[in-house]
Amino acid sequence: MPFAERRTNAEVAACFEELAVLAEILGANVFKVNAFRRAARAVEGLAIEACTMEPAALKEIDGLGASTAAKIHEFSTTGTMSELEELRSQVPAGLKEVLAIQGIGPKTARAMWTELGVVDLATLKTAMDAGKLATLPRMGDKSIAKMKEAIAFAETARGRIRIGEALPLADALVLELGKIAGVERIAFAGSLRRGRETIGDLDILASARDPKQLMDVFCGRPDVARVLGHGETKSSVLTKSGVQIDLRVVPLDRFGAALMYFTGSKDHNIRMRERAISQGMRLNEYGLFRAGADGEVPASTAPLAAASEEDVYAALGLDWVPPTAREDRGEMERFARVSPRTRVVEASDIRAELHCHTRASDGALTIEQIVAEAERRGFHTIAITDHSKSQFQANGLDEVRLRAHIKAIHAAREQFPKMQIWAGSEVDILTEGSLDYADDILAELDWVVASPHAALKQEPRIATDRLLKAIRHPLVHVIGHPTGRLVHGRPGLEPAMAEIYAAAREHNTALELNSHHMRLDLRDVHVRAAMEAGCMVAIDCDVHAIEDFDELRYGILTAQRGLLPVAQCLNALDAKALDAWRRKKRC
DNA sequence: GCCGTTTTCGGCCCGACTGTTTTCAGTCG
Repeated sequence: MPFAERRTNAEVAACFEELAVLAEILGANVFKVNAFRRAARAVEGLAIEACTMEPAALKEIDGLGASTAAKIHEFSTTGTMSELEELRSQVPAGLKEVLAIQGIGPKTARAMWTELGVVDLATLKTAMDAGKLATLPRMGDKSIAKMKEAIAFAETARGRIRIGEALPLADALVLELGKIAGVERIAFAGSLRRGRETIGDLDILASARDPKQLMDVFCGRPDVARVLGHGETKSSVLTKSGVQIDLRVVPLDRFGAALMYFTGSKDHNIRMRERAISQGMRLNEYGLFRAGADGEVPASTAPLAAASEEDVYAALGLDWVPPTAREDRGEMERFARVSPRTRVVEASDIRAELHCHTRASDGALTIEQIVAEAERRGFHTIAITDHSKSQFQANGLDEVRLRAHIKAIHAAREQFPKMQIWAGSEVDILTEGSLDYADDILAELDWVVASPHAALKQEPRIATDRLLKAIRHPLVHVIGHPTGRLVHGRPGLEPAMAEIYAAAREHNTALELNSHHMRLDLRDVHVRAAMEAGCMVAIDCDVHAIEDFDELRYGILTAQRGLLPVAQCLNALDAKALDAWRRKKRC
């Protein structure tokens, strides 16, 4: 299969997403469009590379059928999908950016294209300026004015922001608004609550005795640049830093149902509503209701459950599903009362930091400062892993300095008798897979993290072989940030991940989930797949400064999105078990 | 296009809001 090696699940998902958009513009059946979108998400969350699977196996996956399986097979063998090529030839490429404008849906985009010759944003503006838009049905002055605003917004908007920026913002806002008199409950929802690595806008949900006052304060905050909407139960603002924030107010006794609804994901909500229907109930943002004989809920019916999420899930026969798992990736089965489940890792389980840098290379802290902070946080183990010699820009250590550093690290043990302190290295995986130190000096180290830093645009096959060589190296404990990607920064390596998991499992080499919000590498779908493959995962903060320990929350959210059981998290082992794992690895 | 303890054909989640209209289409989350 000549193309299979270089076709990732992300690429296949992008094809289905594009198929959905193009089919939508061409006026295809909405259920067909949704089926393409669902196929995109099914592939995205897959444990192994879809392009390495046979059509018969693909068909068995929830969300894929005979048609989509055949398309994936075609893509893996020819590098394209004929139906996609066909639709691309029918629809102007620029229409996709028109459809992306808030308020313009498929019907409007299609009418603009066929009636007015609009093919992209530029021709849309021309048609607008020429006053042609008003000739379309249901297109009045207000609609056109709104559209102009939306285009202006799209041209200045920042797009999605990283979770490391969104979460502190949301925390501060919830704290601030929660202090307003009469606010009974307040929380953030949306994709931020689900722990996604990037966030489109912030959703805040509140209950208040005086909703109007809360809304007035919210819309009048000093960092608000523009109020997009201001009502009794819903307001939206755009901050000066370009982030959209929505605030909704609901009755306190319906808070749980509303929180569930506004947390999503959309697909999770759909699954839950289908489940409700199949059990003779109906679910919406106001609660779970008993349906009448006709399947409808009579007006003024009291909800069966609404106050808390736990109540709603329980009434549907489910355990509470953590927000990080609400992506319609089999969570309904996993959290069904009938099946036992393995507990997913939490922040309080983490008792070791296995990747950090001191002043010896590019960190800001001394050995003692790092160990003291780890001890203060209740950790039992810390591995000091400064850079190796090739990282000269990061002041990487040559063999002479490393040997001195090992002595200094071991000397620190006297000061911290309760801590397990390991002398380690974050050793570079060189471009062809060998390591930046010879085996004799690696053997002197207690702990070896091997990471790719350079040549991150390698061909997938070369990158795969590079990482496999490091995974098989008997002195390596962990592969650090395996792909080297940066969120919204660079794509990094795109190795055949299925081979990586299999080798990591076979050689008992752990894969790192680097918690830094700029990295999150492994990413959520990788964690899920690594978990299913039986790999051990190390959740590390790549500490360079004290505050980096706090990046752990992003690593934990990502691990939870990957449903990583506590038993497969290296940092959750107790001190003895972790040391035993470390030693066994070298046997 | 997917799917099935009511179905292999005929369904497919739900409500709010808006602007355009006099009853609702389109869009969004």
